[in-house]
Formats: sequence, structure tokens, C-alpha cells
Amino acid sequence: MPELPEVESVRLGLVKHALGQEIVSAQSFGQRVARRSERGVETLAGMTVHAVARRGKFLWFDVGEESADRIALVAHLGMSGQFRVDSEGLAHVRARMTLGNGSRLDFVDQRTFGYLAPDAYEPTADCAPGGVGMERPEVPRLVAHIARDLLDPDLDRVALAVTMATKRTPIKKLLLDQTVVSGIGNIYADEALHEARIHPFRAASSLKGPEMSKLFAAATDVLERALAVGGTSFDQLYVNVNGESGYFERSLRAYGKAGTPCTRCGEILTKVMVAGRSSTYCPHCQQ
DNA sequence: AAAGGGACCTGGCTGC
DNA sequence: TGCAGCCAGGTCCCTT
Repeated sequence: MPELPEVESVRLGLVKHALGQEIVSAQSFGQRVARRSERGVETLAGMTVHAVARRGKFLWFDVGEESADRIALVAHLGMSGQFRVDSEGLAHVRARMTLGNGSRLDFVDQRTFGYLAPDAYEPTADCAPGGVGMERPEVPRLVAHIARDLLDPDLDRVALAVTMATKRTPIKKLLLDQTVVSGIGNIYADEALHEARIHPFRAASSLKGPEMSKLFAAATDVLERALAVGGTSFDQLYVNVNGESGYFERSLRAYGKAGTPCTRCGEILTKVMVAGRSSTYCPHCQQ
């Protein structure tokens, strides 16, 4: 569920509630939430949260004491992960942290594709900050293969366009490839392609320069508009740290709209499979 | 290198 | 009403 706007909404909530706080205690429940790390979250007790950073859909807490001894607590929300502050009576609580300000931070995850993982840092290739919300030029090891996202000020859009222009794979599939450009999932890929009027099956290498620019602009625009209203909540699987839904669902023009008229031309939107993912597009506007 | 498929889960919805 | 089957916002890993 959570794509970049949803994860960024969560990050902003975590910045508000956890930045600068000591992790007084941490515990996980069951093996699965901790499966990506050999080190348990309980070992973070006593450490301070120096930053809450994000790259694409990956979040991490920058913790530790000495500058040279920082580690990251990486969090991926998977399909249904949530962070909740001082919530009561929720099902599927997979981990819990108590913070120095007395608040309780729960990681809740119905479908258990998400995880929490204490992780070491690796330097970034370009020495720019490792992610949004991060000052230091490094990313956790688990995030090292993830490309910068469209809301990252250090993204090199020219290099991205060059990379994409060499790929013959369908543009929809490429937009979902987190090692090429991160943060875009099935919802915002369909929305961006609709806004840019590009057919999801088009080979990336067939896009002209102006089309590629238009696609980047459309994708950036849809991510920013969604973030501005707190993301997209189809159901209760995505909410922010206070349990509130986002409002972008009412602005969707393609995703989940198969069989309804295109808002631009009135043609009925069609659903097809691209690389195993359902994709909705307008057969008239997106040739 | 790229593409396809399965695996990992729970739960809501549809149709018999 | 019950139940089987299908589908879902995401990654990761293995095989062609």
C-alpha cells in the first residue's frame, strides 16, 4: 500500500514525535518482523534518534551516540505497515518502542510484509546526503540498492533519463523498478502515465526526450499532490502515525477506475496486466 | 541483462 | 450462511 507520499507522511509524523528522543526500550513480538536483521531491536535501548530519513519507500531512524558509531533502524512498511503513536487496542502490533518523552511508538502490520532491522551504514556513491531528512552521505546497507526518488533534491534527472532511454522494457515496469527510480508503486505509476498520456506497454527506449520530461513532471506532480493531502487510503491499511487517512483517493484518475470514463476524453478506461501488475489506462489518451 | 514466476501473509470481496 | 477462490498498495529470490 504505502508508496512515497504515504511513507513521507509517516516520516513527517515520526520527525514530530521521535526526533531527538531517547529510545528508552524496544521490543519485537514474534520472529517475522525482525527477519531482515541479525540484531534485535531491543539492543537500541538507550540510543537517541538523531534523524528520521527516507529514500523511496524505505525509512530509517539514525541512532547511536558517537558520530562514527551511528547505526540505522531501517523500517519498511511492506503492504500494510504502520507506525502509531500512543494508540490503544490495535491488532497486529509487531514491535513497540518507548521514547524519552513518554510516548509509545508501535509498529503495526497486518500482512507482515514489513520489517524493522537495525543495520550498518554504507557511504553513498555521490557523497550527497543519503536520503530525505538525512545530512550524512550514507545509507543503510539494506537501502544501498535503492535509487533516489523524484522528491529527493539530489536526484540526477538527466542521468535518470539517460538510463531509462537505454531500456527496452515497458515503461510501466521501469517506473516500478526501485533500483532505477524509487518511491513509485502501482497507484502512482498508473496516475503518472495517465497524466503524461503514455501507454504502459511503451518501451522506455521509445520515449522521445519531451515525453520523458513530461513523464517525470507528471510523476513528480502526482507524488507532490498526494503528499499534500496525506497520501492515498483505500482502506484502513494506510494511516499516518495518528491513525488518520489520506485524501488522495478522491483525486485518482486511473488507478482502480477500470470500466469508468476517462476524466479527460470520456473513453472507458481499460485494465491490463503489465509485468504481473494490474494497470489501468485510457486507450484513447494513452496510445 | 532481463523477464517471469513463486514466495512471503492476512483479510475483504465475489460468486457458487 | 458457508466456503472456495481471487485479489490487493511490495519486495526478494530463483530460474530461464
